[in-house]
Amino acid sequence: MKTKRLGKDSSQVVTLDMVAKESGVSPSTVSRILNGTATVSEDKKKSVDAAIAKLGFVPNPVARGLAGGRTLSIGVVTQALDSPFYGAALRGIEDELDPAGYSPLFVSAHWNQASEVRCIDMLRARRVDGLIVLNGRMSDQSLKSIAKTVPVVVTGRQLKGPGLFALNFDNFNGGFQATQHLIQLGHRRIAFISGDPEHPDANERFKGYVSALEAAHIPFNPNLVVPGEYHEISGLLAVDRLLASQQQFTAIFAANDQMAFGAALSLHRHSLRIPDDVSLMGFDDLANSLYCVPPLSTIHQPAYELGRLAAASMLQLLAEQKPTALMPAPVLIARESTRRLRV
Amino acid sequence: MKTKRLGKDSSQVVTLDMVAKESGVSPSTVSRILNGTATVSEDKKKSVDAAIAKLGFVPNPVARGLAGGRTLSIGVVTQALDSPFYGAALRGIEDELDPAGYSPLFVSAHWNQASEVRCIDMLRARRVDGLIVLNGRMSDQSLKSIAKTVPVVVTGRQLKGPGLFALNFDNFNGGFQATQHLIQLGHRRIAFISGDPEHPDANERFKGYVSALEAAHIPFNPNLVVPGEYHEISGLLAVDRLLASQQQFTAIFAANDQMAFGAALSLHRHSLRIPDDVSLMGFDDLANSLYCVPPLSTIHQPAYELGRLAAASMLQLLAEQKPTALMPAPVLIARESTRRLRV
DNA sequence: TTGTAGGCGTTATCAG
DNA sequence: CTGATAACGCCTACAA
Repeated sequence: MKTKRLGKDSSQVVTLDMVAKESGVSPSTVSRILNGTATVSEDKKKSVDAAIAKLGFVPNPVARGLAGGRTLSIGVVTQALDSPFYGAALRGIEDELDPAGYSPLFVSAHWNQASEVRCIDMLRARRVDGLIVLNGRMSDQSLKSIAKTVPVVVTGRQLKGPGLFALNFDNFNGGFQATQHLIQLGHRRIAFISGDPEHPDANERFKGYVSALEAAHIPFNPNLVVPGEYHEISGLLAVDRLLASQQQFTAIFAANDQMAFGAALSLHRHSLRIPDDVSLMGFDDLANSLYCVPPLSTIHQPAYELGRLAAASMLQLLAEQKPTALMPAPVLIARESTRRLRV
Repeated sequence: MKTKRLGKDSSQVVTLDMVAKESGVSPSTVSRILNGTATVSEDKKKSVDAAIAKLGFVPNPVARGLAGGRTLSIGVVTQALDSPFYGAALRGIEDELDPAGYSPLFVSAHWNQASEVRCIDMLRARRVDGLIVLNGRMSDQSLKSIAKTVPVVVTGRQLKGPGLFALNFDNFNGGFQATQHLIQLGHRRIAFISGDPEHPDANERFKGYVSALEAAHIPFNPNLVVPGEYHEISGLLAVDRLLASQQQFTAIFAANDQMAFGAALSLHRHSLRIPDDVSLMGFDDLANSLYCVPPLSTIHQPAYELGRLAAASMLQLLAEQKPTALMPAPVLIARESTRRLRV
């Protein structure tokens, strides 16, 4: 018996079988041509191509996924879709994946480990061919175990293993350079707004700060370190607190640009001018750091590049090649929020 | 013959069939329980639930998509993944879709009609259950035709039809309010940085500007209108040009916040203070407009809400209900970049 | 080189 | 209320 089961619409969905009929070959041959799985005689190939064009056939990825086990989709775990930093990375991933025929599946984990696990489960249930985890919270262990099933590219940590590749930015060096820049401008009382201690990169940046002070024989003053949480408001509050504490300082290094923005506003509210009264240094080089008033000096972190590299590495992993990508080194961007200390 | 075809890994993928065996019922019954397709006796349901829990079974969305025609995924066409404005909308979409079990599939069309068509084709090939198009460039006609096949929610235009729902923000009113605000502060020479004329909303904002001037009996001066393209740099360039033109003005209304940022930098470079020398008004209320120096007066456009409403409407469309969502009205946010004109 | 015949995991139809 | 059984559209091992 012939059970007719059309979709809700009677739109003409062209199937591989129809192409086969049209061109007078078997479905397998069509499939082989589509995937380059085997050599096919030139003339058959021609007629199949013609049929494909004529019918406007587009392979169904869903069916492909079921049959072949490849969905041509890559799961991307990000922490926040609308973060100014991750946004650029996502764009990089999309740009790199698209020409290869892969589609990214973005999900946000909201810096929450439990939610990250849920996201990954969901992505694996959807049978993604690979997983890119942007600055995840999971343990290295779980990541390694996941990599046994599906190729994984992670950022923000050092990690190696089969089917696993890590891309790490040198946050320590970035923190060092930022601090060194201020020191070279003559600053010695440099406040530091730390990032969320949950972020390993925040801690690295802090270490860079401490290390640069040491290298310049400037005693580390814990009272000049105020906690932040990577958001604008925390930067603002941090400076408020710093000012209230009566600690003397001539420069501030915020562990990321967003906090630097908040810091700038707090300084403004207290009638302190940047950079005349206080030099301000950020970290990340967000798109709009260029358009602050005054434009923010910062450490350039190549978010877009990071995305492209992560995706490219994933493609290599998928092709059973060893990824070789290397993160660009941190680059100091001296703009107008920092200046030589007036004596 | 038994063709053994495991995936690349031998990971224990639990299938619906296995659940059926484990609980001693037919696969159909398991399916029915999973989908609530039909009433199932209480005891069978119990044992199936137990089996599901025991085996840790998770239905395979790919197979579901093939068999049932529903992929539980919604295609979302955005113009730029990393736009500060769209980012919030995407988050809203994700937040709304997630509890319903749907996953968004984000693609960027880069404000390009051809690329938008490609994106939509790709999404339909992937058999998304619905399509959300954020400020698309396609013709109303094509959109309507697509809506015959798959439910569509669009933003940024007025449009109705079967399986089609539109969500539109009152840009005209926003432009009117912004201008009116400046007028009420005593400004009469108000420059306008227009947006990309390709964006219909940009034109609406401009009309609002003109209309507010008219309402206040202020003659419209075309020399005070400078073209922009919605990006920071174009705002900066626009003010440069304005200043060079020697036109007198005491306030600037930029058609979006990003251009206002650029404008602010240009003013700063020309040693003009905001709001003491020039009042500056934006449009959108981006997340970081609050952290400009000084904080930017602007028109609040509820991007996150927009995303939620679009997704909620899609869910309604999917449930064969008529969406009823209404966009919130524009709200003026007076911060510190605008002030009363000194006489 | 090509065709045939399952099979991927689920849902839907139909007959009990 | 339940269970066979046939799709869904494609891929692939096997046979020719």
